[in-house]
Amino acid sequence: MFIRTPQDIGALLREHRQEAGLDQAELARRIGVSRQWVVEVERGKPRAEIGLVLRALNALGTPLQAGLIPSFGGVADTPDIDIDAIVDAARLPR
Amino acid sequence: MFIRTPQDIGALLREHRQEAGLDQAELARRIGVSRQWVVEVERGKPRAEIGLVLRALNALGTPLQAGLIPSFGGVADTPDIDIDAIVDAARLPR
DNA sequence: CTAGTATGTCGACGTTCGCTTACATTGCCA
DNA sequence: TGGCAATGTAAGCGAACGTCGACATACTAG
Repeated sequence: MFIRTPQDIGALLREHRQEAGLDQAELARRIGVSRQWVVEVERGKPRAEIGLVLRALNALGTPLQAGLIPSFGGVADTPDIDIDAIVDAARLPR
Repeated sequence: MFIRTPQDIGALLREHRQEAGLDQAELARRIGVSRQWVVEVERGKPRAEIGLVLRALNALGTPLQAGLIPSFGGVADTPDIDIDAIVDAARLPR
């Protein structure tokens, strides 16, 4: 699974949380954040703090690996992203 | 490379930026953030927005992969973290 | 019907973000 | 020697963060 957007983070978090048999309150307690934070991040909040997100992932035993994975035949380069479009989409209302 | 802390993010970002032959200003322009932001994130700012970080990684063609890697026999779980201590350390002075 | 659990939402609050602008430092090169 | 690019730092500002506490909804027992 590749992580490219805050929505990916949210889905990943929720998925692993449920696999671990935890509810949002319990996960929040273990991470050291409020339950609200878990709710919002799972819904894909784009402005959550990276530090807290990393803590959440670690707490769930979900390591994040960066860089190309060798056993991954294809070229994994992101060819031509339209940054501006992404920016606008991420920036606007919500 | 595994990403567990904001410092890891910073190191990764800087490494890939330099490999791409970009200076901070140019990367910032491509991501759509200020040069200041790049400076701080590369230094490991723990409270950077996850959305911007993801955009930066994507802009550098550095995919982020989640999940256990099979060839990783051991449990990657962080056994018994003292969350409160971590919170305090991360929260306080800076 | 009542009680309990899990999830999502709201308003208020103090803190911090990321931005702009400006200045300092370092290294390179003409 | 001076100019120039790249990097790091600082102050000030509006906007958003994450927290607390309370409330609402849906679902599941009992």
